[in-house]
Amino acid sequence: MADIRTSLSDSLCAALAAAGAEAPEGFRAGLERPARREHGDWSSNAALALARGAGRNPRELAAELAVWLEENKPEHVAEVSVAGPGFVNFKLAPSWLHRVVVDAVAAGTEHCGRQNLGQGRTVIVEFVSANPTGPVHAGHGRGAAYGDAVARLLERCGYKVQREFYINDRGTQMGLYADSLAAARGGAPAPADGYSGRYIAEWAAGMPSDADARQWGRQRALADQRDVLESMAVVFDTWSSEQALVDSGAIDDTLAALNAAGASYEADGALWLRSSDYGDDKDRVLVKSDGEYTYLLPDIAYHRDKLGRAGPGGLLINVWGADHHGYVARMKAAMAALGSDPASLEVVVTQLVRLEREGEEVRLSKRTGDIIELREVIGEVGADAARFTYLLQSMDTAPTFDLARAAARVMENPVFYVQMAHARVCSIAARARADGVAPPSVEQVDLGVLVHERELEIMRLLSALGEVIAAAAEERAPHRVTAWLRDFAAAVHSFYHDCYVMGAGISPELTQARLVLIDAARVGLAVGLGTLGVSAPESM
RNA sequence: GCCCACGUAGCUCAGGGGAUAGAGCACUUGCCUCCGGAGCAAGGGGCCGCAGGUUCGAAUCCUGCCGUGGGCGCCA
Repeated sequence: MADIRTSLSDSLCAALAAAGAEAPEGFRAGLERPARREHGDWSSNAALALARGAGRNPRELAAELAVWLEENKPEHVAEVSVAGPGFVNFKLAPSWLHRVVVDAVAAGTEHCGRQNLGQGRTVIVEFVSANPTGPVHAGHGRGAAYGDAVARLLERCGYKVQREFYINDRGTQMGLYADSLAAARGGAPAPADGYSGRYIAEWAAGMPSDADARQWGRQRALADQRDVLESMAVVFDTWSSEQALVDSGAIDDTLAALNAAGASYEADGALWLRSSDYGDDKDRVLVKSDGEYTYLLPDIAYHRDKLGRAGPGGLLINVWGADHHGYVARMKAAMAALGSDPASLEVVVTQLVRLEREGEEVRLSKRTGDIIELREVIGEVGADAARFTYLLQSMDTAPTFDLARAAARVMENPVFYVQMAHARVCSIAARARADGVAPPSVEQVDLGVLVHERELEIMRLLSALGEVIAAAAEERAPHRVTAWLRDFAAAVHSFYHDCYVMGAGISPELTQARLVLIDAARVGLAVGLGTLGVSAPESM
């Protein structure tokens, strides 16, 4: 459908021109949905923003715009008014909302809410990337839910997305892990600074005596991680190995490229990156004085490789935990030194999640050994609830994940509340089929009978879904969808309570129209849940 | 000490230049004898951490301070 925003914005510009208050170059009339219903469906601050430059009184300018717009009404506009200090408010006709319903049903879950922001641009979203030295824990769960939701949102917005997992299968930690496994296998205590979690003994017991602890342990950990992640519907397209990069010679190529760019130098027997020339606090070591690579160098090679795979115009999005934030500047510096566009690498830093059970905080620290594995979280609350709960808040907050609350199958639990709304509309539709009520054809139904406030509210919220998805994708903020879903589900439950689709006192015409409405609601709920990777059950 | 994020209702959090600041939980009060399933509605409750600044307009942007979490290795 013709975007209502575009239509209103075009009309506003025309009105401004007619009022002799031509908008300056690059001006975009602010169009927003007012917080209060009495301010209409859409509102513009154009008069407020432009009055000063035009030497006009904002309220008078707004009045002039309103008069012109009343005489030259854009499609679906019922009324234009002036309010407050000089807002121009648009009240839309129900035809606009009916359009929303028809479009949602026609698009279905496959296409509803789709945007074309990406225009086929390639994005590689890298997330989780846990070390292959143990199971993924509850903290990784947030990164997993978030990274996958961002990927899903970008897909719905027209990007070509690859989900990627980077395997740090080289270096000190791997050595300690292998030694720990070998020690446990032989019944010896863990080496100093080694791994001593319960899983070490468990895994070591299954390790063949002739196995290479490093290789075997790597496979064991990866298989475990992959299983758990897949149990929450997170599936990666690419698993990139650090060791493979080293073996391929990509590290030496990268080193040569950095040298050629004059971005490295030798000091104290080590090789350094001039990262401070590119915005970092200080220079960083690439090759240690003992000849070993630091973690940084292979990671630079890895990002260089990823950029190549993303191709011209491609975008890299990394999801990192807050404990890696200090690492962002040096990686960007390295990419800048290699001459890449700074905008092609984006790092989202997610704050750490606090886990709570029965009001008792559970530490996620690996060192203390009392980590909560992601497997346990999923086992306790289920994959859907885990994902939804992880995505309840902005990644900038360090939220508390209450296991008991997430696991509860009650309406107070937001996941359950939203899924229940979906199951409810499905069950009404099923009931209609069982009663022999013919499924309505969208074209033939008169939606004009949908005038109940509950019905209007569902339609208004549904009309915002596309904007919500676009904003969530652009801001890498899936929690916007979560928030919308909670509002939308509330509207559906209210409708369910106040408006019967079938039964005594409901005319056949109203039944038909409401069946179409709940089908649109079903699509909206399924699409919202789908972008979060949460299932939309037809019954619960 | 330096860097990043956060500080909004009793609690968990949305909102991130616009009009009278929102939701859920908890609390109070109505409704829900029957339908499609685990409800719906109303109400109380806020110096939006503090102090300055920018702006026609600041919870929102800037500066400083206070508080919380995280980070500041030739670890990964």
